[in-house]
Amino acid sequence: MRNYVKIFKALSDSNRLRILKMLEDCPMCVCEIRAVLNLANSTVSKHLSLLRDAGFILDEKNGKWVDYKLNDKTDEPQVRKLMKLMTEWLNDEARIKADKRKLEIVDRNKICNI
Amino acid sequence: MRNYVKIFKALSDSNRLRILKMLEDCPMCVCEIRAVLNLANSTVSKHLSLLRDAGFILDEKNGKWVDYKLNDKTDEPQVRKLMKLMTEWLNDEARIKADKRKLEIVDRNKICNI
DNA sequence: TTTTCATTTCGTTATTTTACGAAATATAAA
DNA sequence: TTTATATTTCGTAAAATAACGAAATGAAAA
Repeated sequence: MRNYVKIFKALSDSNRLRILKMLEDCPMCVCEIRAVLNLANSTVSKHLSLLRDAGFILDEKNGKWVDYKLNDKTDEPQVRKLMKLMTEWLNDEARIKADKRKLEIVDRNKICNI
Repeated sequence: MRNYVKIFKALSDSNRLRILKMLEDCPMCVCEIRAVLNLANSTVSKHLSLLRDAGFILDEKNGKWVDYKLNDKTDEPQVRKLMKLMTEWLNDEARIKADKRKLEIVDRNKICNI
């Protein structure tokens, strides 16, 4: 039961939904997400750890950066089902489309040194 | 986007999940739910209005009582998909099974006058 | 090694959520 | 109509959540 609540809580915040939808396109580091969402690094980091604890994403060290990506191969059936639904949902939302456009321009080498 | 957040928020509380799982078995009034969950009537009422505003349940006046029931025929695809998943989920949880057993004993004519 | 910089953790504040009891509302029963 | 009772609304208190900046951490570059 607690796990279900954790999973649904992870999805019940608009910034976390925006993060998940962006990660459908490509892995991202904290500062790239920060640049799109206009939040503090520490806030983004907190959102990411919530999504990771719920099972939706994985992190992977890549040199200076930590890349976050969707946990596509999770063996938690609830998370897998919900992730599949999420790929079909929110695609027509103006906010989500704008995020994905902005994401294409963001270059971690230019925006990270803040 | 706001609607998605509302829908997931509705599902991200253990008492509301317990209510939804009980309503899979039969419609219930506030005081029956109150008797199973051991919450104040006003608290149950608030949970129910959240679930209703998110689209998961409907209310129907029946004499003295207001019966709440699942909104099975909703035309909101997200709600319908999630409700379908919920019928498959949580069925083995001890808490949920205990609620359903307790629910069978509860008689609104005996417990409501509080 | 020292410096740089991406990320996380910590402490704090503001907001939201959950819970309660009391009062208000509405309907059935007397 | 009056009384009884099921439900909702209101006001409030406690707990959880989301946000920030500053400090700590850790790995790459100099």
